[in-house]
Amino acid sequence: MPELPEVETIVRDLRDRLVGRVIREVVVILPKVVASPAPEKFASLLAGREITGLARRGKYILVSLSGDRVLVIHLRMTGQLVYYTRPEPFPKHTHLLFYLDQGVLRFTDLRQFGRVRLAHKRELDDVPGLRDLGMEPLDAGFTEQEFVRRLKRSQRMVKPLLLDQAFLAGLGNIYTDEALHRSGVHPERRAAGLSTREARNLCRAIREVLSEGVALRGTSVQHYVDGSGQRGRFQEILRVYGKRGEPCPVCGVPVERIRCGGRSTHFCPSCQKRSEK
DNA sequence: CGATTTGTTAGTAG
DNA sequence: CCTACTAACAAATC
Repeated sequence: MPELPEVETIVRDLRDRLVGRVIREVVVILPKVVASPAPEKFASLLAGREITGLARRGKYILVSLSGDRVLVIHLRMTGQLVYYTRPEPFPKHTHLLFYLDQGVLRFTDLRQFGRVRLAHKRELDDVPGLRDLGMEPLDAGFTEQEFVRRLKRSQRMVKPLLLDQAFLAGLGNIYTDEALHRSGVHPERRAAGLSTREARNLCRAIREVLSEGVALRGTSVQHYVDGSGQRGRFQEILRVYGKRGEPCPVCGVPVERIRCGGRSTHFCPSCQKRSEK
């Protein structure tokens, strides 16, 4: 489940290996993972282009190419993007192969939810999903003030709000549960009902878990691997995600799991009260 | 063998 | 049109 730290790790890994490489040939094995243009056109438009840069926006991977084109990749739940220096036999669920002048970039996705699209650089802001993304929590321009202001404007429950990519870009189920626990906020609290102090704590906790996530190269609970196929280490310091029944590392009370906004949600009933402390 | 898992979007209700 | 919420998608794993 690649969230911001996982995507950031992949982008940094691949940047070192891919910038300056030239795409020789693209093989589309599962056409539906190519959102646009049509798979044949997608492949022919890519051949011969040089990779000039890699960037992240929310959970999107942006691969800049010569000729002002950009490859927009979203891994969704189980997508993987891994670079190999030599053409190894590719595993199950491999849907795209980018043969480069040196090495191969392989896109695999067990659940087939991930999507890849080739766009013009200037029409990037019109790409659905990318267009409506909210603030980048790790950007310098992201201020506590603005976060608190926007939080208090919403009547929604805080957890579904944090998962809304139009509100804040990059959080998923794991880091949201961890940030709420660290800031002592119950996931079902109404965003507007948080005190300023709680909202500020939440803001700091979000930045904290995301930075630590990046530092530990992501969370490998199930499928996530980085740009060279290695697992991350943030799962070693998870406090509540996937810990139902285990003692909260802060107070020892068993972690509970509920359904919130249709998502499984882990929290400590003692550290995260339903009403303001 | 049915329940569970998740990111996003399309759809509904108000 | 805006806000809040939910179903649907896919496929392996338990």
